[in-house]
Amino acid sequence: MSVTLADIARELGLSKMTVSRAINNDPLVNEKTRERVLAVSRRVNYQPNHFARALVTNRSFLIGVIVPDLMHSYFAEIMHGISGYARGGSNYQIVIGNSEENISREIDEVEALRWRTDGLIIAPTVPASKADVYRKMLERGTKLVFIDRTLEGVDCPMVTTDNVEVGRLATEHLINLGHKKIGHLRGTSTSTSRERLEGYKQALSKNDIAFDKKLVRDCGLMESEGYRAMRLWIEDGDLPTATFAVNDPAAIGAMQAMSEAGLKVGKDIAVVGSGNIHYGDMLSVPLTTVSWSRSEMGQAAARLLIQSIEANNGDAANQKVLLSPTLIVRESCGANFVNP
Amino acid sequence: MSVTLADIARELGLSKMTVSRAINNDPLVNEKTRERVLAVSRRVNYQPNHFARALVTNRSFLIGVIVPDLMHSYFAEIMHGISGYARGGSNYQIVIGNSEENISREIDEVEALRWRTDGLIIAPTVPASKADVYRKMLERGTKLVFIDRTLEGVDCPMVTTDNVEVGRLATEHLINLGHKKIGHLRGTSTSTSRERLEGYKQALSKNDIAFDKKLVRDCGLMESEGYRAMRLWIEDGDLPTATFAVNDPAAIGAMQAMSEAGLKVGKDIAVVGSGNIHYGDMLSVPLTTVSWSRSEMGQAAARLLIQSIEANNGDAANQKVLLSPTLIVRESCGANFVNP
DNA sequence: CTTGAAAATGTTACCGATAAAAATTACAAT
DNA sequence: ATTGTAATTTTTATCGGTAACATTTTCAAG
Repeated sequence: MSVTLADIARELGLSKMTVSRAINNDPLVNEKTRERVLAVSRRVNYQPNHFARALVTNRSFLIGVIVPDLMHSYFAEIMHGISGYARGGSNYQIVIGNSEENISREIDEVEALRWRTDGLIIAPTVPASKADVYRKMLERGTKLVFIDRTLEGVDCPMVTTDNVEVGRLATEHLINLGHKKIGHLRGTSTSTSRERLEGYKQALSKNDIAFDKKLVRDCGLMESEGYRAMRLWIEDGDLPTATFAVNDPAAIGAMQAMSEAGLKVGKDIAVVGSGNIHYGDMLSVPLTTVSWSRSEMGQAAARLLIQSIEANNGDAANQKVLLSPTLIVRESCGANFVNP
Repeated sequence: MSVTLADIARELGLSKMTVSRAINNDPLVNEKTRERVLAVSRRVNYQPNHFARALVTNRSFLIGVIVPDLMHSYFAEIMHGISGYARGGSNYQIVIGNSEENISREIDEVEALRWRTDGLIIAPTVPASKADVYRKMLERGTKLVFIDRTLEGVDCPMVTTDNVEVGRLATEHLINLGHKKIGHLRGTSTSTSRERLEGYKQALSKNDIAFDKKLVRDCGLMESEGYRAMRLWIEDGDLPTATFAVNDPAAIGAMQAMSEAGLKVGKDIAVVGSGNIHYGDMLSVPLTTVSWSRSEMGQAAARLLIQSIEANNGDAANQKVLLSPTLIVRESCGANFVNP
């Protein structure tokens, strides 16, 4: 079929081993020999067999990435950061898994990918009750990096943003605009959702606004859920004057429901999201949001994972990278100016 | 490290081979034996070593997908279709490659992935002059499926839409709205770009409008390029009353340039794109576009590739799947109604 | 010339599975 | 009991690399 080390060895009257060394830049081979080997290797377009190599070295140069929603530009941008870093220098390829915000799907994907990759980058959808799945994997030596979200009880490298701060920034901005009755569309059980809610509460209390649990409504992380949640709220009545949605898709879904009901976004109800979704600035009402660097997030995650894979010394410290979020004011919050 | 066939064999006093057969549902093993093997296998959580298996069978159950732009929702939706099909039934995982509309990047990715996958799904960015790269691969047995775009001179399974029709639908719609001076923002050398231009020309000629090459301006397939192209056009003056942009990102970039220059999209200049980008309906001026099913595209591509991989009879016919496009009228074209 | 250490190359074994061929067992028919 | 065939299992070889150890070559120093 295709050319193997043995073919090259035969042609040059060398042993497979010497050829292998020459190709892997092992200093133990004579410079002249290496050149002869490389010359032939190029001529016949030798391609090492990754499977054979992986079998003996137990290294595949594949990284698994498991995200909940490929269609959300947020994760696409993270993927882009990861694959950019993984390609540069170290030569890893990316295998993707899609959990679709579904717990058992996530675990299936993880189980499928951990055996054929050198390590996984995961944005965990699972609740803390499933933490031991990951804890056991770490004990058995699987390399993991969490991204976007954390998981209580699992100690591994991770890259996140300060989500309490995200909630605070969004809510305080609304407070500063004069709102008193501020709602929140709550996400799922992910750490991001919980922390953003926490930030929302902190901002209220810091500004002497009583927390009213009727103003926090269950939503989810997807656009369709934001739509449904706001539609329900409109039917129920007793609307707030402003809303902080757990993320941009939820915010956009909510805005859609408002428009359909004849409510003016930014005027009747102010809306702030988070994540800085692609095209958020070009929507019919440009979306005010909280932003942090997705590409940096992806790059950092790839860096931490590759570090951890290539660490020959036991395991390095479980580094945590925390990115700081900033507010991006557009029009959905009712502030009538556009960001430069 | 982890459990192997040999471990199970030893425990049961069987040979590796029998255990292997039991696990692979080979009818050659005794039913009772199989059950004993499976019981142990489950108890010790046996996971076959994919590398070893791939080495001997030459099958990895990995599919490579190479797209030009992961951040474009169009390709994200295609990916979703592919991975949905690949997971269901047959159990393939997806390795992604990103060409970024860059010719040598694409070839690098293809070279890197072909050896570690069972086949590739590619949206080719390369021009016809590079066709022999793919032709040679096919000759050597690499399984390929083209998606979204074709490549002249390469005969392999493919899934595309009728892009001449796309250009015709968009342009005729503008003609029907009364426009005579219709511009086109031309893409790159991809088949999609060429065919859409061809459709544009056909629509003009069918309606007795002379083709004016000054109305076709070089653009590209990315948002930034649409922006730049339209900005330049505005500077140069002699604007058309309507424009068909090669795809939605280009259209959106162009609309941005128009807004910045104080031109009203849909009023001063009508705009039609193609591809039906996510959130195209929620933009400040909802985008009129031509649409076809991305998920079907992805699913069909995965189906064709897996068929071709698993075909034991030589190679089946090189099936071509053609999806038909439909016009989606929103507001950027100046027609003052929104699609149901 | 030896000698000995360093440099270069070679040998053997193995990673964990499967293919192909060989061997054993089971069992019905004579 | 004997035979023959089908059913089941084992043996051996192999996929294409690399690790670990063994051997040969080179060449300066005595």
